[in-house]
Amino acid sequence: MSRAPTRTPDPGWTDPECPVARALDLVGDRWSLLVVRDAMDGARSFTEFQRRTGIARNILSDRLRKLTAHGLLAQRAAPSGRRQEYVLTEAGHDLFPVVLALRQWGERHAFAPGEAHSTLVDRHGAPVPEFAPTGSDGTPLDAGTTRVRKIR
Amino acid sequence: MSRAPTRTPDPGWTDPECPVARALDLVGDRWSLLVVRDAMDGARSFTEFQRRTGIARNILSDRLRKLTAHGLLAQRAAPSGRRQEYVLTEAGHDLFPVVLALRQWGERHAFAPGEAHSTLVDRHGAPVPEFAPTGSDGTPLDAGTTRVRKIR
DNA sequence: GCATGATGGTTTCGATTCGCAACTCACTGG
DNA sequence: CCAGTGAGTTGCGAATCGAAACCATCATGC
Repeated sequence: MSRAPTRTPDPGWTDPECPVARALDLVGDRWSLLVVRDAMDGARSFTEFQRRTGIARNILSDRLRKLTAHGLLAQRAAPSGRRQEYVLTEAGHDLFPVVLALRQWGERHAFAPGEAHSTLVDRHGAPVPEFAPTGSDGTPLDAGTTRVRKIR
Repeated sequence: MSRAPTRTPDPGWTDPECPVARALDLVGDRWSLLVVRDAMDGARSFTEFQRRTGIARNILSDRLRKLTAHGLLAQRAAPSGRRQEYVLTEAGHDLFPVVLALRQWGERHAFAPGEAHSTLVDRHGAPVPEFAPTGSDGTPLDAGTTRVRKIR
């Protein structure tokens, strides 16, 4: 069975022409991005996801099923054993910028000054630098310097 | 009063030491980020948010209250008139990278090839370039080249 | 000065979703 | 053969959501 790309996965998007809204229809709940976060950090099995997130088992079951159905996770046989495991697809892996942006926003705005939190480091242990959008000329972009162009 | 430096929005975070989880506790639902998106695109009034998102009025009322309580939106008197309006605070404004990352992910993975969608352009009308994280040495970063360092 | 219509919500209430706990099923090590 | 673990499913009460109705405050038309 060929994996058809995306053939209207749901009967109706919240806002069909906005990519932000479509993305949120797929991962815009309390748990999906935490599952993706843990998958990026090495979680593979149902129990491991459950242990890391603390999510209720029936909800985890539902989220794993939905993320799989939407093509963010794939189920495959574990290499060293007969059990199944969940791995990120390319689309799931590609959520890295979203998770990183959320992480850095959280570090800046959801912790009291000096309050301890986990951080993201590169393979040498150095902190990941600030992740900020820039225009083609290198100037920083924000909501004031951009606008949404609606479809024609 | 007793407004301590810590906001303490809820009795307990989902995962207190993870900035991703704290960020999702604040904006990780289907609607909050769409409200922020529209605020970034110029929405100011209750009715305007309602018209753009299509959210139920009671839920919008709740989200505006929570976003305000968490310091992402502020209410102030409209300049031309005596009605109130909602504007992004610095923390809300600072969600721009999150919304942009979601937008670009949505464009790549939630639309069929060739399917029309709105896009983000700069003040000259040029499309915003790809927003991808890089390490301090300029190499691209992803989940494979980074890891979470837990707090000591 | 009173009907009419926005604006900015709140209330009501049925439907949906959540989350805890208990249960099942498959397999596995002793 | 039995205990234990992984991977879910089921049942059920509690919390949340959403559509529609309702309410209060202004502003305008007349």
